[in-house]
Formats: sequence, C-alpha cells, structure tokens
Amino acid sequence: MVGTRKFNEEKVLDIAVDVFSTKGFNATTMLDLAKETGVQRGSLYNAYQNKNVLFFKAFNHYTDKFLTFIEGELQSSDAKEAFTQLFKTVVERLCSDEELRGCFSTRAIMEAAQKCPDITLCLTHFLDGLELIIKKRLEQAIKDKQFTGDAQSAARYLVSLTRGIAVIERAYNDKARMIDIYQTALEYMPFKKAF
Amino acid sequence: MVGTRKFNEEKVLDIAVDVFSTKGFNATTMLDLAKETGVQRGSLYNAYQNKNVLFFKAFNHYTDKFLTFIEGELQSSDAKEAFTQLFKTVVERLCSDEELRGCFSTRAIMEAAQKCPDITLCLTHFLDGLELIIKKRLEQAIKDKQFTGDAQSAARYLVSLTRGIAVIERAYNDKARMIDIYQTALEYMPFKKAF
DNA sequence: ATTATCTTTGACAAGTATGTCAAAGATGAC
DNA sequence: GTCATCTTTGACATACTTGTCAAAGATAAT
Repeated sequence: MVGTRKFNEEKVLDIAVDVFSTKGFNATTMLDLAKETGVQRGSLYNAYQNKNVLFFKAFNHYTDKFLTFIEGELQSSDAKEAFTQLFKTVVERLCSDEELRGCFSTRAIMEAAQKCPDITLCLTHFLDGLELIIKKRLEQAIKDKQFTGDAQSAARYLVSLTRGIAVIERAYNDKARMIDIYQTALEYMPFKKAF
Repeated sequence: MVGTRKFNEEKVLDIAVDVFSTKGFNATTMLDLAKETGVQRGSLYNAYQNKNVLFFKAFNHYTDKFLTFIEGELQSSDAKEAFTQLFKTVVERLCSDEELRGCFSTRAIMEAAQKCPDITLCLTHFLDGLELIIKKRLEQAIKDKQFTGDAQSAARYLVSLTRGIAVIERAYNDKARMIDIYQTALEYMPFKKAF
C-alpha cells in the first residue's frame, strides 16, 4: 500500500477494549479512544467509520482470546470438576479486577441490545461460541457417563448462569455470593462421579 | 404549604419509569424527562436535585408494585408449580413488551453499578426484596416436603437465574430459549411432588 | 387582601460529542 | 526522485446536556 497506516491496530484494539470495558459502550466517546490510544480522532474516523465499527473489531479481538481461555479451563477429566474450575476462574477474574469493571460482554449486551443491531449480532455470536464450547464438554461428559441431562439445554442454561452471575457481581460485588450461586447451580445439575 | 407543587408526582414517576425503561439510565436526559412528563426541566431540578434522585424515587415507585406482583405469582400450593408460574409470567411480560425494552432493573444495574453507588444501593435493595420473597416460598416448600435444598442459597441462585434470563432476552430476544432455560433450571432443582 | 413562601419559566454560560473536510504529511511503486 | 495514494492533523459547524438563576406566578395562612 501507498499511504500506510501509522498506528499499530493490535495495540489500538487492546486499548479500545480497555476503554470500553472501563467506561461502558455508550459512555465511551471517540475522544476517549483517541486520548487513550494516542491516535487522533480524525484518524480513527478514517480507519473505522464510527464507534460501532471500532467496537465491533475490538470486541471480536477480545472474545477470540477469551473463548480460547475458557476452553482451556474445561480440561479436567471430571465434568463437574471442569465446570467448577471454569466458574471459579471466571469469578476470580471478575473479582480480581482492581477497577471493578464487571463482565465486558454482559455490560455490552445490556447497553447495545435493540439500539445497535450490528453490535448485538457480534455479542450473540460470542455467546453462541461460549455455548458451543460448553455443549461440547457436556457431550463428552454424557459419553463418559458423567452427565445425564440434555447437552444443548444445559449449555444454554449454563451460558445464562454466567450472565446471571455477571449481573450479581455488578449489584453486590460479593465474591462469596457468586461462589455460592455457581456451586448451588452445579450441585443441582445431574452430574455423576466418574468410575 | 404555600407555593404548592403543580404536577402530579405519581404520574411523573410513572412516566419517568417509562422513559428510563425505554432509553436506559445513562441515555435518559433531564430534557427527555421534561418533555415526556410535561414538567419543565427547571421544575424537575427544583423538585428533585438531579437525575439520580429522580431515578431513585421512580425506581422505588416501580419496584414496590413489582414485588407485590411477584409475590402473587408464587401462590400455587405446589412449589415447583409456583416457581414455574413465576418464570412463565415474567418471561411473558418481558416478551410482550412491543418496544422490547428488556428488564428494567437488570439494565439499570448494569449501567449504574460502580458509577452511581446511591443508585446501586436501591437496585440491590430491590434484589434483596426479591430474594426474600423467593426464600419465604422455599421455606414453605421445605416445610411441605416439596423442596430439599437450602432456602437461602436456592433463593440467591434463583434471583441470579432471573438476571441471567434478562440478559439472554437482550441478546437473543428468543422466548423459546428463555423458557427452555428456566424449565431446565427448575428441572434440576430438588423439588418433590406434594403428597 | 396581603404576605410569605414555594414553584414555574425561560434564558444563560460552560462543557462535551459528533461528523466532516481541506491541507499537510508519508511512503510503496515505478 | 517522482508520483499516486492513503493517512494524519487541526479546525469547524452543529447539536446536545448540564446546572443555575432571576423574574414571574400561584396559593395557603393570616
């Protein structure tokens, strides 16, 4: 190319995730993004057309990494153990953020839905990805005689559970409560010990 | 009093709930509220100090009615039946809103948390009220030998479940999915048929 | 009927956000 | 080295929001 882009898109998207995560989707302005990334507002408008497009790219950049991380947490050979580990680290992640910014995707969903269909689309795409990873692990558990429910329904249910915990985090910022919730939920589920 | 307020506060709070519910907490401006209520912006500033106070009053006005409604939905003598009824009508309510505005309290929680401690306080107060109503019904169920879990943990879990479903509604706007989620959740819970 | 007191009204200043654009700057391709 | 082409930059006009305030309006109490 001829007139080449000066800024490092990888870095810009990382910083954008950080800004959106801190201020929320609506409250984040192009000026905020320009200040934090060091890229002029005009350049951002030139590279992306508007805030929505920038968010779209930043969000996908973030969730690609996040879903890989999630997959890694489900490795335990005991299904209940695997999901306990998943919720444990997710809660740990949420609570260890010193800025208490809450779950990025859940906040974005609540802000963008119905107002920005394009944004909502990439958010549901993320949830679909999460659901698929969970469903696959549950199907494995069923094969291993470690789970007796329906994988599809249970996966959607567990995705919903993660969202519920994310909301509870915002309301109470109480780690013990969050742990109690996922432990209660997993206790209720039809997991069986492996032989 | 001498210089008496002209506007009907009851009506103003009802309309304010409607406006906040439609546009969201952050996006709602004092001008929006003035336009919709027909009360001049200056008068609103005079009567309430700012948007937060107005929201506070409007929200409590709304939740007082809502919690009474919830309590009414839990009347069935069969515990599992009672909670099924609760989720059913709540989902029905959410999906029958032609403007698709989503769960008012959940949206508010996600927007206000950490940014407006005063607002968060009245939101958690609402969740506490919801939890208490659910817990009481569960305690009754335990007495009736219709539930074998811990009432406190189960109540918190169910409150979280309602939040999760509210987020799923925003993301997918898919009634069948919401129904599947609460049915799956209630199926997992240790309810027993009454004798 | 007057008064004291609160409410309403419209306007103001300051701050913030958006989207656009012309001019200047950089650089790969030739 | 020149050119063509994209990027960067700073500025501009427009629009919106906030919080405040002085003046005008209304009314319960006397």
